[in-house]
Amino acid sequence: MKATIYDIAKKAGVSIATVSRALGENRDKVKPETREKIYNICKELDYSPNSIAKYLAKKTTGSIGLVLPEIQGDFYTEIIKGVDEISYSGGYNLLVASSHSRRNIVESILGFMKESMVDGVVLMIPSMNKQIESILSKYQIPVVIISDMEGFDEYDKVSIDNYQGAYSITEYLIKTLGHTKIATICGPEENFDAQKRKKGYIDALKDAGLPIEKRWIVESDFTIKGGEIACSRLLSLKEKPDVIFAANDNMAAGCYNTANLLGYKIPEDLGVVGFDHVAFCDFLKPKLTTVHVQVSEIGRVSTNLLLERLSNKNKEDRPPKHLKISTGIIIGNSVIKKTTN
Amino acid sequence: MKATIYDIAKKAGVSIATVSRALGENRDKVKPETREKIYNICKELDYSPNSIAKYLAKKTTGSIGLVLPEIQGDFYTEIIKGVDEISYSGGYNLLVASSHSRRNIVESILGFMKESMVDGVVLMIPSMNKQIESILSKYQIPVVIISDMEGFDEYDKVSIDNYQGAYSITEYLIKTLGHTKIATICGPEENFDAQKRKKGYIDALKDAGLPIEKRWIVESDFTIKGGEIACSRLLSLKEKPDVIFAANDNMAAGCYNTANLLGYKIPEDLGVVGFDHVAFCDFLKPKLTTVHVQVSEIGRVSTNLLLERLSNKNKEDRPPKHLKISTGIIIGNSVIKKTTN
DNA sequence: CTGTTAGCGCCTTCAT
DNA sequence: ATGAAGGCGCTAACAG
Repeated sequence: MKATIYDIAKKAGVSIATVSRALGENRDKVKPETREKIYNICKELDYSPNSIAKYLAKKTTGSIGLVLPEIQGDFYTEIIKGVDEISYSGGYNLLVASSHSRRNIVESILGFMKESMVDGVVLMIPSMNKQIESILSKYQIPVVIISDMEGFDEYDKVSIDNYQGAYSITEYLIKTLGHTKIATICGPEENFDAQKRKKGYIDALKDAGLPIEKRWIVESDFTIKGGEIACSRLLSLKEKPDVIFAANDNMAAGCYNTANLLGYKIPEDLGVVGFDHVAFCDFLKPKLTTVHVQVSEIGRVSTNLLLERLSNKNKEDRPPKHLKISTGIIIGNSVIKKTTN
Repeated sequence: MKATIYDIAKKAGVSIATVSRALGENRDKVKPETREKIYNICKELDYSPNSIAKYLAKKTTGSIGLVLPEIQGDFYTEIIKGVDEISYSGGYNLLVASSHSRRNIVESILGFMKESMVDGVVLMIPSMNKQIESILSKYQIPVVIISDMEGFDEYDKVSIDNYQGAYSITEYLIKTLGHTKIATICGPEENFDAQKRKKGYIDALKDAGLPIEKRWIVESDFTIKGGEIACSRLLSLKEKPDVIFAANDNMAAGCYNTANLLGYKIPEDLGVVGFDHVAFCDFLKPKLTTVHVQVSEIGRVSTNLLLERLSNKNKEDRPPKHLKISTGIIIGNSVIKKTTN
């Protein structure tokens, strides 16, 4: 059986209150000698306080929850990693729950909230969900949202700067490479990242004085297959684009496949750029030009915000922060400079 | 303030014991009417039991811990996913701790164990660590080990069948494709997976009556860079191999890079096969022939074993199980049939 | 079928 | 500087 505070107290000839003090915040209110004695006995008995009991008494759990829409691909690994690192340094344990066939995002949140499992949660919301808002307002624990959505402004929010990333790479195609015939394959309409990326694309064209061709904006689903289909759609247009901006790398890879299949050479016959800079980009031939995202930074930043809130719990709250993680462009060989024909 | 069991009891005009019963294992020992009444009040007050308190009273936490050596790449995502799915279906929360710059594997384990945070742990051990054994034996909670190591036989162990995978793909190179000059790039010596893969390679050669060339066995570190260096080493030999079996896909990708750089064409001048079947394999040109591993299955299987143990806690223990997840070969275009010269 | 009561292990006033 | 005692919210005998 594991040693409890009583064992230590008895062996040290003091009361449990003293042991508790010697080990907690107010070490200094215990006479150095008895403190020392207690430490030694703790070591001897390999004692450490039972967190469950501690947290029951203190009304905090010492854990934070991370709610993910899914766990797939290294994007989520990076998020988890970032959150894990920071929560650890803050002395918190990390509980992870993701949606899958048997659990949706709402259940994940409720699981943490209702049962008081965590002191705060980092919540990733990829697309609209009405229930979430009412749930969050009902339970009063700190929440940081990872999402590029509008609304929820009373919460801390963190996301990559989808808009800026899309705008930049489109602008790069136009200004640096001289392209004018640029199509895009968007992500799912309800997905916030997809929305922002589309907007960045459109605004970059507008700002450059280029027309927005509806036929050159096709919606897809962020998968490779989806990219393949969308690409063949674009290539079958009478007026074909010279470059395709795929809203993520998966779909860009899909474009590679389709181009390959139909006999278009990248970058000569068709340029392709992506978004995310996932691991396989460097293995595509030719190397994909894409938008680089520091994913683990999202995890780190959001967790820092959460810990900030948690440590401030009683004091007056600071106003919510809304942060964007900036992006960069990775130049590959998947687009060439537009030749004046 | 959140409702407690007392609020429900008061409002229902019963004792807290009855409420507790109505909500717990022995629902049936409560009169249906009062049970119904209690349910309604719970809903009305949006009550759910505080897990922390519950677990203090029951001496179990309702959580399991997952200890990872690192979180990087989609290998770990798949593990987490598998564990998450199963632990959820078993009604357990999932705590994740991975090693990183500020925390090693031992600290991760101790974090869970000492503070009684979890009822059991899934522990991934990629390489030898002496401390682990003594720690595990000290704390008596169920542990399932994910590792292809020898020893620790008193614990449930799960791993992919590294040996079989390596043996099979080597045998495939020999018997199906007719190769005889096969080199290998191993992973780190202390890594268990690497050890088994090397052994599989060696035994397949032996069983086919082929000699083991020391020069054709080079150790590396499972990284792309490492694969590049090892490959150039092999290609600089006077007696060059025809095919390289890289012990993971990263290193296989490194071989692609080096081959490319030095002017060798894959598969004509050099064959390459890998291990793991990570996402980018399908994007390599030519497509990589590699060993497929069902990673999420590892997570699922090991968690199932853990839950099995947890549900049996008081009854007599079953003997430990040691399971291997079988592998398969993904045929790409990175090796050709040996032409009889 | 239901209520009473004693913990679970720790923290935290309130006294001393 | 230390001890005694009352919770935290819930479960689990033990009575009735």
